[in-house]
Amino acid sequence: MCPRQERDSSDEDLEMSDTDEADDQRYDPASVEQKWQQVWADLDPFRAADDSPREKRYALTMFPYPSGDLHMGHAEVFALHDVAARYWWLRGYEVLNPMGFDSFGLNAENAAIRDNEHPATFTYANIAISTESCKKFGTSFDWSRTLNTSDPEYYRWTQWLFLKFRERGLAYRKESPVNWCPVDQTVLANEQVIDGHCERCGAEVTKRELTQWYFKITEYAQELLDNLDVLAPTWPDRVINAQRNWIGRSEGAHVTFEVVDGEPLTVYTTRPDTLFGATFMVVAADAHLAAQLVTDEQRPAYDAYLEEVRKASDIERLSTERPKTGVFLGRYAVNPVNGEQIPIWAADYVLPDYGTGAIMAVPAQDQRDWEFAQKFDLPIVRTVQPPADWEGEAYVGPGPAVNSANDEISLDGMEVDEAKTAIIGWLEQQRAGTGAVNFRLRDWLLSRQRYWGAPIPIVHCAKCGEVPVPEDQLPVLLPELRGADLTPRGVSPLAAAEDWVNVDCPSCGGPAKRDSDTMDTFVDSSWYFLRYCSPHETDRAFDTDLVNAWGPCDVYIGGVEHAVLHLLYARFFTMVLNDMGLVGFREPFSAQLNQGTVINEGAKMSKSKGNGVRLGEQLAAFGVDAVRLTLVFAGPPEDDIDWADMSPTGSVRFLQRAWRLSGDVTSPVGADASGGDVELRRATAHAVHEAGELVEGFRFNVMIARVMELVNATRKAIDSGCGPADPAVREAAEAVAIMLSLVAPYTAEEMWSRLGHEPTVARTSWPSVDPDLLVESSVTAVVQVQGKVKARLEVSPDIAASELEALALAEPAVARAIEGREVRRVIVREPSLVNVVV
RNA sequence: GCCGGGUUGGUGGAAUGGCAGACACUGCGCACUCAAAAUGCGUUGCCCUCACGGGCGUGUGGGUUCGACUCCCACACCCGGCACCA
Repeated sequence: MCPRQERDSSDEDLEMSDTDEADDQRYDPASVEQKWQQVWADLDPFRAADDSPREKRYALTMFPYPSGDLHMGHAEVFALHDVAARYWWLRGYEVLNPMGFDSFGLNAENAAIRDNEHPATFTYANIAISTESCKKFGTSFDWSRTLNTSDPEYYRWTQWLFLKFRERGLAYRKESPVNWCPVDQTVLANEQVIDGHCERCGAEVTKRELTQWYFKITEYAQELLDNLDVLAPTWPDRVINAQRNWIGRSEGAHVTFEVVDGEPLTVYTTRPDTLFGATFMVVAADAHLAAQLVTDEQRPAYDAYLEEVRKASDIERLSTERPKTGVFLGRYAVNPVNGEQIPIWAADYVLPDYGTGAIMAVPAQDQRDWEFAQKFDLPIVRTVQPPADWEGEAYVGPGPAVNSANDEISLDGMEVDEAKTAIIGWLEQQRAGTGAVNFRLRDWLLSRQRYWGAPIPIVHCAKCGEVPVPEDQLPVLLPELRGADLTPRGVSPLAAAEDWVNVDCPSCGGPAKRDSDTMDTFVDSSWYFLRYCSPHETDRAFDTDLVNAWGPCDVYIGGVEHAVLHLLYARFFTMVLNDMGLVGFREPFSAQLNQGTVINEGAKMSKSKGNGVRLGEQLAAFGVDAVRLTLVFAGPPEDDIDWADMSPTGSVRFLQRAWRLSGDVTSPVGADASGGDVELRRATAHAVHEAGELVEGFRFNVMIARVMELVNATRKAIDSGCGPADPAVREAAEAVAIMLSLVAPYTAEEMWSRLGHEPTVARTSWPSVDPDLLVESSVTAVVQVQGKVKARLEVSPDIAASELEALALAEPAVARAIEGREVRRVIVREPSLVNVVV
């Protein structure tokens, strides 16, 4: 009979009623949660001290948009994030772990229009609810540093940063065709257009010619790309890859073609080696260049074509299946290598805002040009020799150059790379071209024609032009508008607020108008992690010394949907702020982790599918700790979690099992474990050691498995081993409580208290490990024959190779397996393996 | 089309050159119970065998190695990024 059963039955016999006995074997999450929330509120254990002598760590989670209460997705990120943050506290770091809200944006604005309210009403109500839920969820955020991007104290500095960027020439206005969402009635950045649809509302995006504000992110394209190599080891592959593809660097050349009776035309090409095969030119139909080049004779045809192009949606235009269209502009360019006059066409397969908006067409080596040449009967000259069995059209593979010589230079016979170098050299010599690099990345369009955002702090004066609002007049506060005032009309609602928009020019004092656009909310979120370091600063955006003390963020956890948007913008901001001397580093996030999505029954949760899982219901049913544990134990953090495959009841069971250990310990607080049961002490030491390494590698699910193993080992020790009084049992139970506090703070706190300690377990220390206990007294050696396991031996870890070999060969199973065969070789990897080759 | 990642039991997942399936979930069996719940114990990759034991097995096909889930080559499928970007 095991000791535990004895104890339980005697307790019951003596004094306990049925309910008391039940209380002793399980705890009620709801009442425990309430109790500890109060204790934590009083102790405030996670307030980050700027002046702490401890080494600093910065744990950051992408701050949420306050669209309502928290959902399963938030729960997952917070649970994962909390493991790292709490671990660092236990390892003796001073941890900055702030939380705030990305509280400008269209959701609140649309809700305000619907309910005839002010967006702030909706926003701040949701912030209050979410904050409360966050606290109940047991997160270790430092709420003394919270911020909302819609607070004037915050957006004042968003505006200030805009002005600083403008001073440096990094914020500018230009007129160009922009992405327009007809439903949200606002322009969109390229990053917000997904397959021709609005990222937010799904409407088909159209083009409009508008004057808009841009950030010159392209100036940093090369560094944004280069630094990805440095970040690659600590950032997820898919984010690195997505950013590389988005930046889209290519190498080639600019080549200038003289134009008969016109200004010279420069094109960008990645294949300058094929220049001898350029048989015509194509200019983007909707580029100003095309309108300049077209001859009077061809103008009617061009105008008609342009009309057609403008009507086509982006969706149509993006299709590669679409037949080529175009119109001859009536003008000829001169190919610099052979002096041939080649026609200049306009077409919509050339984009106005990439490269120079014009190309040299080499149909023999480019499929698009091939199709165009076929359709309009233009000549095709091969300049790369395709393989003998080539049956395709344009040939883009490797091969020797042909038909590529003039009096001064011959590329014939050269392979592609060699030919590129040679022709660029020649072009540079002739001053007809130069090697060039191009990026797919475009400048960041930041103006939005909506209300609920930070107003752009510029005044437009007929006399003085663009005038920045003087810094001492910041913030430019939003006018009080609500309900129907906010209805989208194609211009910003701010433009209609007469009292607000009409101002005296700060420069000349004459009548002027405020810029009525607001900033993209991605501007707000590009610097919030810096503000957290000194959130109450009133005379500057942030304290540079504190930013440098805390930053860069040691880990940034969030959704992969921000792989190119927010993460690229925040990197750009940091580089600019570093150039301004305001930040001491160039990359804001040293390590990054993307959590997966919580789905249900194989599909994304949605109202229409009716497969939504409500966080509140799960928490009520299983308790906060069990839900957190389930989310963290489900698998690697970056994998999706199908809630239907999970077992929160299994988590409840485990937590109760762990908690029960704390009630079984009978040795006093502070009992010296050194004389305790060695086997259990080894198990504890291993679990603690491995759990630490696993947390550092973000392998939280495996860390929990190690804690489960320790709970199982401790249970066994109590019931059928050394018994509950052995100090090793206390040591193990305390280690379980501490490690469990990373995931299940309430259960851990209960355990810690029942083990006789004062709160809080979250601010005690990670258990120390005696290295001697990590050394095994014996190991299991595996004996293989032909790589197949035939026997296992318990041997000393420092066994000699010869001894191990002799023991292995003496095994009956081994002898049987090699019987009648010649032993050719014996591989010995003492102390764990012997492989006999026959 | 180009770039990146992946594919392991009934399920989620462990193992990154040395015992495949840790830890869980589910299922099955047992104990406790009048019964159920809860809890505990055992068992749970597939096939052959009463059993002892043996064979097979990490998407597919090859290769390297004494030894491969792990490294290399090719292919299939799934997921993600880019895409008329010259």
